[in-house]
Amino acid sequence: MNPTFSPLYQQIKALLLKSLQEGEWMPGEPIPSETELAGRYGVSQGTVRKAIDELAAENLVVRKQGRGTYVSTHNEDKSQYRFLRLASDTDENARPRSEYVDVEKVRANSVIAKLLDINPNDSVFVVKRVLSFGDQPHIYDEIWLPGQQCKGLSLERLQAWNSTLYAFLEAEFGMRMLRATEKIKAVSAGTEHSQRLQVPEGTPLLLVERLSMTYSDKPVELRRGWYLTEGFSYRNELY
Amino acid sequence: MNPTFSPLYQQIKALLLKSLQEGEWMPGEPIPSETELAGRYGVSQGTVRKAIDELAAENLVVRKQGRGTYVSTHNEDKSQYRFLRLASDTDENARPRSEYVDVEKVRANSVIAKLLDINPNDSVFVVKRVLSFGDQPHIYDEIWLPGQQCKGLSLERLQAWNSTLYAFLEAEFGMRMLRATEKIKAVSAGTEHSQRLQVPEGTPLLLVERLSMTYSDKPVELRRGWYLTEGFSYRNELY
DNA sequence: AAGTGGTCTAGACCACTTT
DNA sequence: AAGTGGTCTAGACCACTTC
Repeated sequence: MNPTFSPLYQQIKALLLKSLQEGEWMPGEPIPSETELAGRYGVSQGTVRKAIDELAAENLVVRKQGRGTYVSTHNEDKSQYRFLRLASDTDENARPRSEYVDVEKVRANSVIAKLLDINPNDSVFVVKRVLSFGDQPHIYDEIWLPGQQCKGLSLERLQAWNSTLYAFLEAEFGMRMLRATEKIKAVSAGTEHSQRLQVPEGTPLLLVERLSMTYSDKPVELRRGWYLTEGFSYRNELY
Repeated sequence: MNPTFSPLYQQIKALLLKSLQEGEWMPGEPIPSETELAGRYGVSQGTVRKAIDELAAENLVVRKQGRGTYVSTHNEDKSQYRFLRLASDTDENARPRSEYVDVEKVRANSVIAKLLDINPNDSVFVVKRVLSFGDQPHIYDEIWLPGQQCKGLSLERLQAWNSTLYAFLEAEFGMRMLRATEKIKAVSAGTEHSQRLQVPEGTPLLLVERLSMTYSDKPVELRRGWYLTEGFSYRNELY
């Protein structure tokens, strides 16, 4: 059979992705109704539906019965900490408070550059922050962001922001984190991390390396987080 | 609206789940075709399809175009290490070798009993084993299994088995692990774990507590795994 | 050739939200 | 009342596997 064969609904999905990527519909906004899209693309409503089903399964859009289908955003209560897997062993719903410590603009070293798929020596921002539950710091994050896409990022702007970092990046720079991969290791707290998390040196910590991607799986954020797991744990679901 | 309302396809899904649970179709076997099921339940083929779609999304069944829909099994290459998230940083596809160390029948303490949803003092098997990649042990597991469901489990039988533990439990005792939750912490290797994993005491390890569930989210296995993450990492995907 | 799942359509009706 | 997504149907045809 034709080697370039692709089901109609996959082609529609690709067209929808293109429109999303190009910003035809912005995060938080509704996309056109299924019937309208069916008309636009000259296919049946059911085919559009199947395309949107997949986008919804990937969390790129959110369906709301009776209202419409909306472009996902990190700027909503429900998706506020969508990627945060550390939770209290006693209070599942506890939410952390963020304290930004430092923002620097530096040249990417070869490791960072390779992971972010940019050129070595390209400028990158390094953001350092601490997430606390109650009074206890539990996460120290170092976050690398491509300089190109975050012009004008500063400590002051982050400190003035009162929602999540991803909401900030989405609102200020149009960066949309759609999915991420994490690699987790166990490490001992060194001098710096023990201070950041206010624990003794040698305390076992999770080291969580996250690479976040936007459309077409393009990496746009690298993050290393040191997690203190006393009374807390990293949650995962297996299917 | 009727508070007990449930879409037809959800009702069909529930009926299919019931048949799966009751063993009408066994792991590895095909379930009846969509048209046959549609006839049996007196609904359209499309409605059966949507029910099966959900079962497939939850990995309870596997669709094979042109062949049929099969009950999932842990006894197949593709799903062999379905729940194992530790992977080498250099060779993603490396598979571990399992060495069973000990099998004991004991009384469940209150913690274990509560997690497994059984009565304290009910008998449980404790299985201890080491998973190695190459010559290096990387995982030491302690596994609790309800005694009721594993009558006749022994070290010898496990050592004689040459596939995964879940495949064994499925084949020998009809235990089907459908999904699991994991809670991960960072810990320091104590005397026992340092010996099991052949690393110095104090080496940072991941402690992975897994609770595996069968139909109706009934817990059937509790597992604590100590993971050595030198050259390896626990992988996760966020959406 | 026959049987399976996979795609696509068109139309009907339901449930929910907004006006 | 009108518009949206959600369900259900019936029928056609396609792609893949087995016989």
